[in-house]
Amino acid sequence: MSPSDPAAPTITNVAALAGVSRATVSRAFGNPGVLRPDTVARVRAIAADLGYVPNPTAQALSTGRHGLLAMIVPDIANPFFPPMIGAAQGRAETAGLALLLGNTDEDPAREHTMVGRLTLQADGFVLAASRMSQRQIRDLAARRPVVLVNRDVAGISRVLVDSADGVRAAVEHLAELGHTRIAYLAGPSRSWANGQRKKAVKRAAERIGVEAVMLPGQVSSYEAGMKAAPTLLESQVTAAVAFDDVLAHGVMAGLAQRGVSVPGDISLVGCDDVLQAQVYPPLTTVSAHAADAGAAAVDLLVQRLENPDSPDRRVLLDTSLIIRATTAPAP
Amino acid sequence: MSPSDPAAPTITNVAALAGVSRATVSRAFGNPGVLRPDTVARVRAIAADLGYVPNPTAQALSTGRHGLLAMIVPDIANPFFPPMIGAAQGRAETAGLALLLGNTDEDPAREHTMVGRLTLQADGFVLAASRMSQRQIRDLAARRPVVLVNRDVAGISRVLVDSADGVRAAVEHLAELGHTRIAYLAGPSRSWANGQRKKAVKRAAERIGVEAVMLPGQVSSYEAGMKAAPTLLESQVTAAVAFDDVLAHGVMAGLAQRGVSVPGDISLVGCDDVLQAQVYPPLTTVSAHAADAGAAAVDLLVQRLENPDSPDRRVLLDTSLIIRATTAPAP
DNA sequence: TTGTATGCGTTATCAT
DNA sequence: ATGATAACGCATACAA
Repeated sequence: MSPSDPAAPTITNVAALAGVSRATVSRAFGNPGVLRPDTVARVRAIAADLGYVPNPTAQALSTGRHGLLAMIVPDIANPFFPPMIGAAQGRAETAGLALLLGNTDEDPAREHTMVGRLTLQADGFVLAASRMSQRQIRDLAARRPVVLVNRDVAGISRVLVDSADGVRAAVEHLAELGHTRIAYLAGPSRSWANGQRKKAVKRAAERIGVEAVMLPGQVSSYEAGMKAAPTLLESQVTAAVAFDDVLAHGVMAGLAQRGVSVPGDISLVGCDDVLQAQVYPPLTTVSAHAADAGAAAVDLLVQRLENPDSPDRRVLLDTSLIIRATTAPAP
Repeated sequence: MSPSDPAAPTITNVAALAGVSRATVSRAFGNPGVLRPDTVARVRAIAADLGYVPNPTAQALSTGRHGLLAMIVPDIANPFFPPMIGAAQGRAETAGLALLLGNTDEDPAREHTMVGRLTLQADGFVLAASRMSQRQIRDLAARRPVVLVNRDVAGISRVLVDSADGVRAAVEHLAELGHTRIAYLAGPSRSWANGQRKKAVKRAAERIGVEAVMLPGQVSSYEAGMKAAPTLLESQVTAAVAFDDVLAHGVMAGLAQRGVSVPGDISLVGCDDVLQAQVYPPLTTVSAHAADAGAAAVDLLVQRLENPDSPDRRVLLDTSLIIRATTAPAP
């Protein structure tokens, strides 16, 4: 049975040594206000040199609060997520919470299973770019506080990296450079960001009066980008906006292989700014704020945990175009 | 008090509906062998349509097993770690375990605190590139199973990405290209990998009869690499091995800013192979196997969890040189 | 201000 | 093969 932990002191040990009841020890930590200051001090002192730490599991069983947040991402290998995860973990830590991390490989079923597996242990969920159905998300939200990142479901708190502005600016930028036929290279079809970016390209193109051609896509990876290069060439465009930097980067490589120069022959814009200026040529891209998004999501969640009937919020993080070296006048 | 979870069915509900005792329900899940097959079936059926799931917290309190693994990394933003984390989470999931993730920002104190915070909730720890003292690590290992990644402490299970071979090959490769004075650009001083690589460069240089100059370093980042470029130039070498790809990449940028050509003027070798061929020019580097390391670490941990007195193991993952485009004959 | 008693959901020991 | 029952460590009504 019982503790895998060799001799972890419990509330009972402390109580005995301090000559008080277990309830008093409990209060010395959880509700010191009701105790006489000197009892609090004495109990804590004894607890300290005994090395006593309240057992979170027992607390959880009693209070229903586990001190655990779960964060689910579709692909931790995508450089968009690590900064977000890091920031989220940091904020959680500040709030005294630990972070459970789940990676779904873009698989909605796996995500659903994982969420089920964790519902009884996590106090709340951050679902990043969730691929689950609205229904599944709502079901979860009925049982635990949920904050979405880059997924827009009414009635549920969410933080959205709003790339509309940035993408529009990108299209305008390309138009000003004389491009009249611009492609959008899609990412994962279930991705909210993909939908938003696609639409933004389409709209901006319409408004400005340039032609937009939508190229299909499934995953975001360097390899996928390389493979997309021929398709892009066939589409006869002189410029393209890619779903994200990783994809854009792959495309650049694929184009280079075929002797096509960027930005000489084709201009390219990425999204998310995860590569900074770290590739050559430095990629023109639409900024994101992945870390901010992660932090904001956890803050929202913590707030909701502290005040269960605080209303759901929809926070938008805006973006802008960062012009570097992969865009140039149309040939 | 009690469950934050609205109406989660418990073992008691199932027992009542099935007309059996709670003990029987428990056994239907945890020890079905001792029950009559038809009772197992009946109980499970009822549990299923009630939506009953055993409460892990209660299980943990009773058995001491939480179903949680903790993984601590120094810097999740470093591309070396995400694949490792992803693999670790995957293996854990397969074993029915969830993963707690901690990011320490290379801060030993923060790591220690975090570990303390989690000892009572996690069944075991994977400490990746731990910055804690041997003593602290041993203390933890006395309370919970621990597996180290890229940290070599006797008596504690560890998986080491052994870059000695790869680095030696790199130095030989450079020597063959005619380089006679080679720099090693250090990374974090507390990093085991850094120590190993430094030593490997030194030894290989000695053996081959070329000169090795050790350049100081603290952190591994693109920016740090850029800043290291002048130092590298002053050192009068024609080739360098950098602590990792991120650093090497920064150096390339810094060199480029100063009009120094890679590999024309200076040859450069990275470590870890996290950039694949994704930068220009593609980086010659020493392979690592971050994902394998993460998977192996979790496997070791799981094994140890299942058989508490299995001996500690020291698994070595070997590396090799991947020649791409940043190395060339000495000018 | 502090103590007593009970419950949280499960596993495990001991009966039957 | 199954049932009673006592832990597991803590929080909280209720008493005092």
